[in-house]
Amino acid sequence: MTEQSRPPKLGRVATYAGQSLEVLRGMILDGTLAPGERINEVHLSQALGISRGPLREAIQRLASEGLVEAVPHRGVYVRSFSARELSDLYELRVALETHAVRLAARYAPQQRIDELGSMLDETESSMGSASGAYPEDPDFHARLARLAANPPLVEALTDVGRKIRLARARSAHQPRRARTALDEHREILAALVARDGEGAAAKLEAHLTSSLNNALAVLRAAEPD
Amino acid sequence: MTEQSRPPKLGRVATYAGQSLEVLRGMILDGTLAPGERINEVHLSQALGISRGPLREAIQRLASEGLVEAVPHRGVYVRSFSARELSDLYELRVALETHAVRLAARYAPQQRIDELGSMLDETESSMGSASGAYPEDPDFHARLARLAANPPLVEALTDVGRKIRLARARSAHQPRRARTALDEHREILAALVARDGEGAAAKLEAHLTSSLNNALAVLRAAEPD
DNA sequence: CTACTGACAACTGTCAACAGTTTGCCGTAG
DNA sequence: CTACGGCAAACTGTTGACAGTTGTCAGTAG
Repeated sequence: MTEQSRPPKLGRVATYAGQSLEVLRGMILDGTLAPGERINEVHLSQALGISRGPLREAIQRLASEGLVEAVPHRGVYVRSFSARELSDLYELRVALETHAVRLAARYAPQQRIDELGSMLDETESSMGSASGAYPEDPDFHARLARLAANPPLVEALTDVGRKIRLARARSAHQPRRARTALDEHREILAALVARDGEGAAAKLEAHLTSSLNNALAVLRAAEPD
Repeated sequence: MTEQSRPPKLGRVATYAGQSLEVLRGMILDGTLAPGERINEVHLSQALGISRGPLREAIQRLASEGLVEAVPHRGVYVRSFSARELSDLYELRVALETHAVRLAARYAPQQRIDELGSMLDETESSMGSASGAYPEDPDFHARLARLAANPPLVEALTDVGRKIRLARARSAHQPRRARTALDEHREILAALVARDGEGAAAKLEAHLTSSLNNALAVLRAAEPD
């Protein structure tokens, strides 16, 4: 692990297990650890510069999050998702996120909604310069969820969001899709500003459905199976 | 602990960490470990007859499930929920479960629905004899969820269900409520048999809302704050 | 009597070593 | 050439000990 000579006081987690969890999650979500790949505890612990104890604790949490699959006495594997499972995950996400947006339309303070709008502006302006490889900005969906002011709901959504991100790890997001996604985000936000929960939910569902179809297309193109 | 010489039928855990997880979850959900209580690793590991390693792994998973809260260098505590949090959890559960029942109304095979009905009959007959202390039979809701044929959705619902069960650990379920709950279950099922997804969802939401109100009433009676 | 300081006790975080299981390899028999 | 059996390497599961932190409490100064 990065050996920083920083004084041991700084706010965040001061524990190897906690740091390993975040590092590992990052490695899985950015593809450093590929789906289906087996995780060797000894190698990985050495690579991280820690012992197996904290590493195993981090792995347990990843298993609980559904990002890895632990088979007793046999090893842990980075989870890989089928097309069907990806569809199921999107189905779940639609249910959660449409509910969130309905709540947001009813209860979210105006200011928070406006912030979302200015965030979209920033996204658009930075999109022209930073070419390619632009993630479908999960920030929008995360912030949207938070407007529902229901922590368990937000948590459930981040969980399913991570799995989806892993499930479509292979399909690099095309910038073309990012453009249309931005437009769709704008529509959702417009309905939200008008406090039209049903309308926002409908737009959101359409947005997610097209996102799923895009992912499925890319996925089938990669693996014609 | 239990040593079964069964062939590896995708079966049970043969590891202390896995067993501890289930034991601990049980102890938390049945109140042996009370909400807010601190968990001492040394004492607990000795009580379970294992060392701290596997116990800590189990605790990590419980933390990920939201049943305990781990504060670095300070200890882990059994999670306790406020009335607001309980409401949030129910809100989430409504969103998930109504979605599940809509899916079930559309796709579930007739046979599976009928099985649910006969299960309700069994519940009713066993209700007369087994007096008192009857749980609000989470089986019905769990099976209902499974009809949606969406594993991630089922998983999310069991997660929420566990938290709710912990949140209302104090409020012992009265048999009076169990009776009306059974009737409401029957109504939901009737709508499901008629393939009326919207109707079933409405009945379900009403059912859950009354369940929440009951829980809140008991909770406030116990702790008038 | 109150506020501060210093040390002690208890507990969590981490490590290195041990033990049991799985897996792959190699030789042998059919 | 294939199937089988057993041995060995590799790896996971578990343990006990060590290190660092937190919280407490007596003792003292104000």
